[in-house]
Order: sequence, then C-alpha cells, then structure tokens
Amino acid sequence: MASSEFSAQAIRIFKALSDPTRYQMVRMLLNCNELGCVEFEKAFELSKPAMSHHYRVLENAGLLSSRKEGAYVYFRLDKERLERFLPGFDQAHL
Amino acid sequence: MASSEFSAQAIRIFKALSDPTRYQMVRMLLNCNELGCVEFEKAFELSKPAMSHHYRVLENAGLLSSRKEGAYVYFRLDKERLERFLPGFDQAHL
DNA sequence: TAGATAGTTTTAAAATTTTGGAACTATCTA
DNA sequence: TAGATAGTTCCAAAATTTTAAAACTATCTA
Repeated sequence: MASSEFSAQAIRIFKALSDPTRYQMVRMLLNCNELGCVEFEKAFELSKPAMSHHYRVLENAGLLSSRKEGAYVYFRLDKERLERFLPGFDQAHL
Repeated sequence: MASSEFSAQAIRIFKALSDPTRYQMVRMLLNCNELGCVEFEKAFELSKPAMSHHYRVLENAGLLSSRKEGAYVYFRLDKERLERFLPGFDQAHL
C-alpha cells in the first residue's frame, strides 16, 4: 500500500470515529460478535436515515461489514483493520 | 477519570486527527522533539490564521503543548497522552 | 395478495468546520 | 523609536457533516 493511501485511509478512519454515535457503535461492537440495526437504533435516539448514514460512514472507512438476514441487517467490526490502523484500540477504549 | 469524560476526550482526539493537515502535523512531530510555526507554515500552503486554528484544535485535544521563544512559537507532541488514547500510533503511522 | 416492518436513497435544512482578510499584540532589529 | 516580522483574534464566506421527512425497495406475515 502506498504511503499516501495509508494516510488517506487513516484519515477516513479518524473521521469515522470522531462522531460520538459512531465511536460508541464501534465500542459496542468490540464486545459482541455482531449487532443489528434494531439494537443500534435502540441505543441511539436518531432517525433511521441518520443511522443509515452512520453505517455507511463506518463501512466506507472499512471498519464495518454487513450481512443481511431477511429484512434485517447485521454489522460486524473488522478487528484486523482496526488493529492495523489503531493498535490497542480495543484495550484503550474498553 | 469518568468513563464519559474519557470518551469525550477520545472524540476530541479523533476529530483533531481527522483533518489531513493536523494528521500530518502530528506525524511530523513523531520524528522530532519540537517544531516551530515557521516549519509548519513551510510544510502546508495555508494562511497563518488557518494554521493558528489547527494549532488550537490540537492543543485543545491535549496533543500539543507550546513554548514561546521571543517572537517564535514551538510545539511539542504529548506522546504519553497519544499513547494513552492511541497506543502504538507512532509505530502504525510512521 | 394486502398490509406492515426493516432499511435505503433522495433531498434539503441546520450545525459545524475550514479557510483567509483585516486588524490586532508582541517581539525583534536597524 | 520606527518599521518589520511572528503569531493571534475577529469576522465572514465556503465547504462539509449531521439530521430527518418523504418516497422508495425488499421482506415478512396474516
């Protein structure tokens, strides 16, 4: 990976984590294997479009992957990627 | 430190690092002990007020401390704080 | 199949962030 | 001391981000 590309991705990751909702979402995912939109929407008092926007930002940063099960969507944290860009994040942030 | 306070500070740090100029500034400071405004202004093609704004954001995040020597200002990176919130940042990001 | 539910997309408004000109303070130097 | 230089503050414009209403697609269920 080119150095400038690494920087660009790092900045996208920092931007993703610089919003309170998204930071908290990632922390929630540190504990469990995966979480659904239903649970995220329960945790944050935001509209569905707003939540959808946050899923997208985290996915575009490469931190989340999604899986669809019927009408429901579930998200997983890419812990390897997190570790590559933010080693020890899981320990430091819960 | 209360948990919510840690989160608030973490988010301020992520926000500080989510701007390309500030991310690069911090990386520059990983290598050397301290750097002056003169050098930062040489590295980025931004106005003095814009640079001043970035110094402030990084200071408010607690990442930078400043020292005045005559008319010149120099900045240092708080590596302990960086390590507390982003362990291994120095290794991963140069 | 009709209606309900889960989530996305489009669009626009509100809030925040980034930027630089102008005016300022502090320090240096001739 | 007068003029030049370093950096800050105030202000407003431009750009970006966050948010939700409305309309949409896909799936579930009665």
